Amino acid sequence: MLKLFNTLTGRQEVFEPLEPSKVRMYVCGVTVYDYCHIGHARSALVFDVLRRHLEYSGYAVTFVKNFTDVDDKIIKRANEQGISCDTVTEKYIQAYHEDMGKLGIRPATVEPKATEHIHDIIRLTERLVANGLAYVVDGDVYFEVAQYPVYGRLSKRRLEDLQAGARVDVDERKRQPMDFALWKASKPGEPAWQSPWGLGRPGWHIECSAMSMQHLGETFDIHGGGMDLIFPHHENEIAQSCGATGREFARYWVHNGFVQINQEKMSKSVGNFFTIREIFEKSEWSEEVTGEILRYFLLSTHYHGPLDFSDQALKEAKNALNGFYDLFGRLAEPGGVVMPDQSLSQAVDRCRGAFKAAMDDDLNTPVAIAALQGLRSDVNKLTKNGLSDEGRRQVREEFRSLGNNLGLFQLERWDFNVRVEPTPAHLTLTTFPPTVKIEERITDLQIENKLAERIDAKKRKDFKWADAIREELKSLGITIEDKPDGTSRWKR
RNA sequence: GGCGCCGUACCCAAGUGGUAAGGGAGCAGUCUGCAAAACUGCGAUGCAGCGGUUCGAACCCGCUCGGCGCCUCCA
Repeated sequence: MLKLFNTLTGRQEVFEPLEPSKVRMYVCGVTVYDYCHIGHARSALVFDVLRRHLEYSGYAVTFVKNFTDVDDKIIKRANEQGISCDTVTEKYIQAYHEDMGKLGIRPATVEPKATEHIHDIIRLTERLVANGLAYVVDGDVYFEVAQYPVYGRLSKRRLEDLQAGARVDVDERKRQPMDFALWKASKPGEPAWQSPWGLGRPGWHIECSAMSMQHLGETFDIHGGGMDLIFPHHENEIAQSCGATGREFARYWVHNGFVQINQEKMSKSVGNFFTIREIFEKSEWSEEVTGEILRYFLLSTHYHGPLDFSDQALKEAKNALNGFYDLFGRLAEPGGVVMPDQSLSQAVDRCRGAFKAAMDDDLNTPVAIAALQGLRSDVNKLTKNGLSDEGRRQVREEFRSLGNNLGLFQLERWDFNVRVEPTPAHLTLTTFPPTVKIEERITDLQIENKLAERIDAKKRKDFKWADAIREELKSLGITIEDKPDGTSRWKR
């Protein structure tokens, strides 16, 4: 039984979809005028995980996430670079898919673009005009907030309070400062579509109302986005949608907290933001590993709270993951013990129960991760007595299956721990005199050969030689672990 | 001015009335030729501070201090 914190009611509620075993959710995507930063990644990830958990819980999920591809910032960017808006939006939509793909974020069921829904937007705007909730001025159409009595329900703001502190530019043509544009008459050179009010383009808020209703129906289950969208964006969506249909819009409103740098919100004006691709480029780890580190980091805090981003935090995430992949490596080795692993299946059951309970508790990923750590610890203890091959396989499968809810633990052990640019490998092949230097990364075969040589040395009790080999490999980023049976394992 | 969030050990982080999960780092020990990994042990009589309610509070109430967000585009 999933409970979610609903911003609309200000408390946690049991989630019950409109239709049994079906969930329809809409999440505000991004405006495609620049590369995504780590904050966008968090939001995308939170809802990716929510979707995965719903699916794991047996729901068929229709997940819609939009691209805002008509907007002032896009026009500005296009003008600056002397290219078309389409060129700008196509570039950043592709970049979005690349970046989020690296983070293991699955594409939504439908990813509509505002420009593909102009017709729906116009129709919705017409309905609002017809209902007396919107008015037309010089080719612009505005939503009249004063005509919508429950405005402020989501953000818990009263109209008077808003006006008292309003910093909105006073537009003489608006009846009230808080009225917002549904349709804007376009200036020359701007993208424009024919409408009943002349040539123009949609306002920002109306597109999400139009697209969500088009793909999910007038009333649907979950609407998500970053906390900063609560006001005015989501407040306006509710006003537009309910105002047009007279029916309930989204039933559960879920908002994620910010990624911060030194306790401050990341923002372009402060200049304290990191793009996703920048993080991947700077990472010393391979793309897949970096993606997993980022996911682990982003999910190590509850989605509702703030999250401080730093190099150290990333390192800690890597360290924590090491423990898991070390275990997976050991699980992959043959066990040889044939006995019922009763305590093992008990540990697995315990973890599964705790994991599910944590995820059901408003997507409490830190506690869910703690459950996985608990299993890790249990299994480590049990492997001391030896586990059957079947038991090992089952445990690895369980980690993979539960981890899939978070997008973790899908890599093979050998893919983990791979560094992006290993220190230039000057491997000295001492077995074949004269000395041969190899300028590239050491291969698995070379490592295996070195390992064989070292085991040989150990058998001869030539520990000096054995240590020298270990040191040599270590300098190449290879760590050796000796097993009790005299053989060794290694990792990069 | 209005609305709201946060302050838990060296670090990260759960916990919203019943006596402080988990991880990382550190230290000590077991194992090991030595390491590494794993395991075991150690670490907040206390949850920003002060008062109050209660048999009982990190959790509820009040005040104070400190940090942040939104009210304009923003994940």
